[in-house]
Amino acid sequence: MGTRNPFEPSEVVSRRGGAVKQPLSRDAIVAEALEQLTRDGLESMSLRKVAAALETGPASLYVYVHDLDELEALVFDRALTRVSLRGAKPKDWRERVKGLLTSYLKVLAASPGLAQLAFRRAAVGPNALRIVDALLGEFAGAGVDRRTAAWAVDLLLLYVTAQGAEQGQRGNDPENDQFKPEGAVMRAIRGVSAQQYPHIHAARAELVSGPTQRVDWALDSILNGIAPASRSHGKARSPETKPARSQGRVGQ
Amino acid sequence: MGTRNPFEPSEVVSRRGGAVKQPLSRDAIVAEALEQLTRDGLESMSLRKVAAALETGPASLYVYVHDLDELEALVFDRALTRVSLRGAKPKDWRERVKGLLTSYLKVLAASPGLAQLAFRRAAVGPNALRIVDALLGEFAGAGVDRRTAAWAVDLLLLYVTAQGAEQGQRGNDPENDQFKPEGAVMRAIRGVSAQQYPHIHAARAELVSGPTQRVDWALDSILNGIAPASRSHGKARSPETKPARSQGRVGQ
DNA sequence: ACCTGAACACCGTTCAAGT
DNA sequence: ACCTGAACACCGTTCAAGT
Repeated sequence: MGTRNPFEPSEVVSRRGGAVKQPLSRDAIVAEALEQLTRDGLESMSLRKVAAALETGPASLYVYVHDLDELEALVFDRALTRVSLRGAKPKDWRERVKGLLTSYLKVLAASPGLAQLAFRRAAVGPNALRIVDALLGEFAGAGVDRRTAAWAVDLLLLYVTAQGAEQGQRGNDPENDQFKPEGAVMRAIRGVSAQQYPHIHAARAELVSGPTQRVDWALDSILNGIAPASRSHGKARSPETKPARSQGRVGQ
Repeated sequence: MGTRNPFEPSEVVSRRGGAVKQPLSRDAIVAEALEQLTRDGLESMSLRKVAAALETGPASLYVYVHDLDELEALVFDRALTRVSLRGAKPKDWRERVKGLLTSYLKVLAASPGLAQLAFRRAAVGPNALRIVDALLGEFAGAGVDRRTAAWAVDLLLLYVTAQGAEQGQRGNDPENDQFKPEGAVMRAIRGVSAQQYPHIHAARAELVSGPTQRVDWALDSILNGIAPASRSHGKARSPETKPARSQGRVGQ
């Protein structure tokens, strides 16, 4: 076996003309798997259930998909189709970056466990690449040097994906309405003793407050740390004195 | 397996050398599970193997551990024991924060799949809380306001955990500073077409370079964006809710 | 040559029977 | 009352038999 690109479109689509039922295909398999993931969570997605839903035996899927790993990668990338790369385009490039990342986060949070796939086997499909490319383009357009841009995109995507993994934990079950995603964390933090963890105790309210604002704040902070101040054309900001750089290493 | 001779001494030499069999306990179970995780990865850790290693049936573990979920949470927190909370203490609080986070990252990267446990069920054990408390303490000592500190700790931990999840994948050698040549990510990025993904193509070298420097840069950037280094020693400015430059909402 | 039912080697969890 | 072997309901993957 040489190196195989799982994202290469497969030519195998239909067998036999008449379609009484959906013909088995890679696309149908991935679509069904994503639907199961979105509906019931990562743990409820399985090759066997996909096969059953498509009315075949589990062995049949291996013609179209090499592995569960490969299926997961394909599912992840297919979900990224929902990320809007070209939505409203604000003037400020920072806002465009934030808009893209926010859309990405929304997609991750919508399907419980989806973000975890990003941390399993390397899932770098065409849609992920499109997102990375778009982000790099924004930084390049803003005049950020290549290495800073590359590392910034890495940082931003890792943070948002992690946030998505935390937000996309199970909790979509109508039966389990009481066990909200943040439930356990919140309870643990609220119940912390002032003696053992004085700083957590003091900040317990802030630690569990507004996830949405928090992400917004985080993205602003990161962007601010990476490319401080700005000569974003259009709005001239009052010039701060040369923004404090961290010590040397940052480069260029 | 065969029948057990009741007259045979129940002490058994462990596979790893001279140790005597420990009586079944929650601690022994968690220790064995963590050992399996560290040795063979997340997927190779199982309740049944833990039971086998401890020479019981799988049902016996349920006396000490409610669930696989609970075991995973316990394993994660036990691993955090290895994070050095009191090591060398640099003068600069930023360096102390970075030191702590770097130690955390090293622990995550050492056990493949360990970081993924952080994104499963909420794992907020005593050791995790100790780390959070220490970080909050550093920010408090630096004069950063409580909410900023709380959100900053959240941001930093999520980023580092995500990085740990990526580094703790199979095929990534923590000793090696470069991603392995045969790594899927690297192959995907290296092989990207200039027409489809121009910015990735242009930055392909930077995208796969030096993970260690990258983390260092990321932590500096985040800290810089959160609490810009003060020119005059002693006073750290804390940002407002939103850094000044963000204007307006992102359309969708 | 293609497809797939059945088999294989695992899982986590439960339960009734044995001590 | 405690413990646990065996059973149950699932997995992913392989393979030989059937078409």
